[in-house]
Amino acid sequence: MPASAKDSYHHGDLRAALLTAAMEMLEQGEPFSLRALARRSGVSPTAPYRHFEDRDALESALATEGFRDLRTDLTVRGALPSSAAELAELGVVYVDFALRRPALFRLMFGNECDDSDDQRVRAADDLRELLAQAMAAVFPGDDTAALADAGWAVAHGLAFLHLDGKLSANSPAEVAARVRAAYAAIFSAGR
Amino acid sequence: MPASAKDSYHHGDLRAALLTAAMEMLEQGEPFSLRALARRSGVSPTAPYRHFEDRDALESALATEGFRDLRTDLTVRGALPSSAAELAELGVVYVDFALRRPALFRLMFGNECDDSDDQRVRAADDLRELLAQAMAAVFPGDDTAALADAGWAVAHGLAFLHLDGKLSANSPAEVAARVRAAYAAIFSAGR
DNA sequence: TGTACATCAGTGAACGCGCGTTCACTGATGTAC
DNA sequence: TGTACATCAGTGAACGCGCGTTCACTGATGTAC
Repeated sequence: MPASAKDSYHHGDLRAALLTAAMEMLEQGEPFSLRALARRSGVSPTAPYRHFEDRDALESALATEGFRDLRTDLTVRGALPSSAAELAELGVVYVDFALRRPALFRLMFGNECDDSDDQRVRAADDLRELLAQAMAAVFPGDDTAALADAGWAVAHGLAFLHLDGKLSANSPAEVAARVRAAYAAIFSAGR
Repeated sequence: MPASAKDSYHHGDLRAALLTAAMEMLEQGEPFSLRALARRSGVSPTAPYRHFEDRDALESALATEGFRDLRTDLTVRGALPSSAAELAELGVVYVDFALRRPALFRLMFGNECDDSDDQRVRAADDLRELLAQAMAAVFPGDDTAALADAGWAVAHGLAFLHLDGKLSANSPAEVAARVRAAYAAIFSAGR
């Protein structure tokens, strides 16, 4: 059986179709459930069980995909940052991702972590390492681990504070400006 | 009717009893629902409706109480911080609160913000202002708003990263140390 | 090339669940005369 | 002080909901001979 869909038998590639549809649901802010997903995919409520052991497995697949996407966004500029300003841009990208795809972002982070899911844990660790490298590139010699935690936390915190309405903004640009200002303020505090 | 409970008629002060029981449920990590709460309070499933319009109203009351408690924790030391190190301690308290009372913290922040709830919004704003004052006290003259955002985001981000298992720690002391290190790293980056 | 069989993706009915909320009620308490 | 009435906190049965998951099944496709 070819992995490509189209004229293959039965549905074709239901697994991929389910993931795509699930992503769409998340991005459109629709409440996510296996049944709703099956409905949307034009398939019986139990069909997904041919491809995912249970709801959790599907969620993990989605989260993993999300981590991959986020990593892609963060690395699309290419090289590691070489200045505090470039570092701040990583934060901007991070927060932008969270606000563009809030349900996915919540699924990636907001869920109690299922540590038994290798793939997912690895994806998250990858992300952390990427941030640590970026920090090390800009501030060599400093306490890189602590800096990485802090830099990540700033972006993560700003993301959730916006998502949860504790910080409000009228446009993505406004958010980006706030993120830049936050990093700038931190890196120049008290000078 | 006296507001105190005990020998007063009917239940006495079911409203307060419900709030207390609900807090206990949150703190014990039990799944929260109106029905479970009624069960736990030894009262019929519909009794809570005498005191709260609906589930949302109850949640708002809990969140408001949570914001008040958090504020108390943050201000128990008394005066505004006078150094970066003291500022970091506010972060420690914030993260500690989140980890000690995770369900409550999530309820306060993780829920889509119901902006129509005056009390709750006011409580959150109070918190933000408190943090801004603390920042202004330590770094007068700097971009206080941006600093406050950043300082809040660091604590908030670290709190959620720990809650969601993206940063792991074996003890509250370890968490506190990480929080202090993060603030220290930030305020001395590149010097 | 044709046939018998194995595989396996998808079906559809059914399960038990706990939930939020409504409704008409009851019975204890407070209050006016 | 006693009685009639109003108030209102709490009851208990019932509603409809969507959910995750199970089960035995069917029917299309692939494969061995």
